[in-house]
Amino acid sequence: MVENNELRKAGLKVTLPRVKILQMLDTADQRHMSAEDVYKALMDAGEDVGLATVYRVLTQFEAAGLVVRHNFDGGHAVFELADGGHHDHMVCVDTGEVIEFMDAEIEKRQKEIVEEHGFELVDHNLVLYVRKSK
Amino acid sequence: MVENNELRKAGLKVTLPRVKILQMLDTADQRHMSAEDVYKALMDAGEDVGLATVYRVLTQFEAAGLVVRHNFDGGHAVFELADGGHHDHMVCVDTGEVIEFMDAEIEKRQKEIVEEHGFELVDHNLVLYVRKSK
DNA sequence: ATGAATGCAAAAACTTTGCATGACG
DNA sequence: CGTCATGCAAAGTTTTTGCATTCAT
Repeated sequence: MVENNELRKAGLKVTLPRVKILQMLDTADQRHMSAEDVYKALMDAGEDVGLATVYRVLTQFEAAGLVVRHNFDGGHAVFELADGGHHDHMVCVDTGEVIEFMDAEIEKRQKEIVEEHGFELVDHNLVLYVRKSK
Repeated sequence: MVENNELRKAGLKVTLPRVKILQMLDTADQRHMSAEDVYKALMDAGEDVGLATVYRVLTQFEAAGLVVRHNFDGGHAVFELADGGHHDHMVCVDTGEVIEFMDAEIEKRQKEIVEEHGFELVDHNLVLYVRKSK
């Protein structure tokens, strides 16, 4: 069971809720899920996990680098599995569809700009809101 | 009084709360203020405006294009006067300091990437989280 | 066994809304 | 004057927290 090692490597005790949540993030159709999404999906799957636990576990996963939290527009955060590589997001304002992309040039410029200002880049957040061109 | 014309041009009735809030956004030290920030600043200035009104007015201002709403990290939205030109933000994770910047190359690449995917760019949100380099 | 994790319910933080009163044009 | 805006308090959302119980090692 791959999930258990992931958890152990992250220094987290292997508990049923944690395993279930990690599996859910891995196997769900949507790659970007809110805490509520995960909670409902677990309920639908017959798993009995508290919403508070979902929030707590997702926050721990984030701290451990297992998932990434995004604050797209609209009150709630969404989480996605940290499948290795970094990428940014395109969100279709009509359909809500989320597309991932990565552009070396943008990444490079960000670093340069920050350094020109006497800082170092810790993290960044880029979301392009788009619409299907007709 | 410049503010009154701004309001009228935006199709908003010129009321005391609206004028005061617009002035506050214009004259406050911080360029990026949350609803709560604006509310407190008004209270400190002896102006008696309800918090609900601040929220309502800021939302109207956003719809009218007078201000821009940002969802930086951490639960609350911040508003900034839409002083014409577009720009992105750098936020210092240690001090909370906000620096504005604009990079033509990044802007151009965004457009290109979106078009390569068959979309058109509606809006975007770029925040660089930085730390003073030592 | 023992310390950490969970579930529940309560609270916290932020924002919106209903409704009676008051202000703008 | 009629209508729209405001203030207050109540309700809504999303997320966090306290505490007794349960679970993993």
